[in-house]
Amino acid sequence: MKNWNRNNATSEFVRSRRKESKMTQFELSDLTGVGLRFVRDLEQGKPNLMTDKVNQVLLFFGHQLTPTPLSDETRRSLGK
Amino acid sequence: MKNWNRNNATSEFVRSRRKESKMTQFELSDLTGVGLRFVRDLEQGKPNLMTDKVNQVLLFFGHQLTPTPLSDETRRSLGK
DNA sequence: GTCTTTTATACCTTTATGGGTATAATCGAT
DNA sequence: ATCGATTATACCCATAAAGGTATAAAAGAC
Repeated sequence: MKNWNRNNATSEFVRSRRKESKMTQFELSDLTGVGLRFVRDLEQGKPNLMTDKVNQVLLFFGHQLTPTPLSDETRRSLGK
Repeated sequence: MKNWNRNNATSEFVRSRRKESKMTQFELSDLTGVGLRFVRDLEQGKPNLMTDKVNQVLLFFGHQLTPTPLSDETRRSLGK
């Protein structure tokens, strides 16, 4: 059904930060201005997301998307 | 006309890496499998891009998009 | 300077994201 | 165990991204 990957850097980051802040998905969507559906998709690891929407959420936690070297972990999971 | 920002982390990263590799935009699009138009938009700093397409290009350079703390530089340009 | 290559901008079409809503499923507190 | 809140999945629609093509501008070689 859904072959999304919840265990990617961005999904895990948002989920953990949100929980640390004791917020619900709804509250996060409300505070960041993105749709609730987007927060869900983001945390569930939907592959195709718009960078500015992701950044809209990350900004709330003082972060943003930037290019970083592949971790050995990631490289392994990609078979590179 | 275009109020895009060429001077963002991702655009600059791709542009510099591509030039270091002495590749044309066409070659990069060809090797990464994304459209030539996308490489252009990416390097020109189009605000809304799909994360998987960006990653498709970054992967070629051994990188990927991940959440990183806002730099003072970025924070200043955002007025945060 | 000219000519060629590369890059930038503009228009059009197809496709899929984001958003909304509704419904299940899961988790928590009691 | 029940009941409420939170999270997950499924549907539809409007909008915009990605791609293609064509043209203009810029950069390089000569």
